[in-house]
Amino acid sequence: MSYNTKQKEKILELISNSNKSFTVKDVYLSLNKKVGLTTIYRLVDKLVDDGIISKSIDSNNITYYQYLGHCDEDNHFYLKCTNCEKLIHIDCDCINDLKNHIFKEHNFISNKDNIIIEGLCNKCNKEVKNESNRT
Amino acid sequence: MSYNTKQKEKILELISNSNKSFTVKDVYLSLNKKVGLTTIYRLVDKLVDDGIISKSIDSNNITYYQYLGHCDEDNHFYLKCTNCEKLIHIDCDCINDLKNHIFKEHNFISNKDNIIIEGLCNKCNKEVKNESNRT
DNA sequence: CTAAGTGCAAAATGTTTGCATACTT
DNA sequence: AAGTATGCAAACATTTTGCACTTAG
Repeated sequence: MSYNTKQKEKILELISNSNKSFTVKDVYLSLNKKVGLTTIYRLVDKLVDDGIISKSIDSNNITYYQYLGHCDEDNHFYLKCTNCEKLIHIDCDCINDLKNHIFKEHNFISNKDNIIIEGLCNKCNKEVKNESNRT
Repeated sequence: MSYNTKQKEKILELISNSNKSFTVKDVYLSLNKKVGLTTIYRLVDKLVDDGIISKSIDSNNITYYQYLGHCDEDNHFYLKCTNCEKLIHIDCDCINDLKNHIFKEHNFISNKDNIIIEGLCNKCNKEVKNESNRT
């Protein structure tokens, strides 16, 4: 099975309390190198396999992880702000409406339960607007 | 500016004619090592920056690219079959409906023009069904 | 002729593995 | 006591960089 350890606890506490994406190095440094890199890699890999966190890579080849948690609701999806990096959880049937439409009209089954839509959150959108007004 | 070369042509022809995801190594081998790895890395990086192809990473740390092309339509989005790897282009207002809803009801601007929804295409779905019927 | 692109070899980086030790149950 | 987890150092794979050379405009 699986044992509970101080290391796992520390890592999980850290990442589950952040709604921003993070790197393995981030975790390593945030924990003041008290937990080995190898351990972080191993746990993070497992969490990705379990669907608890997502994994992505940017154009500079930096691998980012994002804590999602488990979503039990079938109308759950995520909004990810590309500016402040925040992940927003949404429970709304609008995503089911889309899935149904895609199934009926486009013959495609959207079975992934972690749809992430990127864009700008309200706060960041306002900031961007204000900045462009200052011309 | 930018020069046209045989190498770029070869790479572009190869990847733009595939609707499946690929690795740098795939391209290298498909071109029979006639084009250097470095060149492929450089072009592919540029294409990602230009939004022509997308980049992702799987749990085994393999980096995949996917040719998207440029979508001029504002109601364009993609369906990606996780079984056969095919990318399907869709032009349908259903995605605008969702974006509008998200903006009005959830105060979030979905400005990303390459929304990719994963799932099973019609063909693969039928195959999966047939397999599970054989019990 | 100049600017841009190529590809090798070397360097750098990120990630995984083997193994002895330590911890959980 | 048995099974699992840890963390170091080494191994590994992938990606980037420096540089001499080639090619496109």
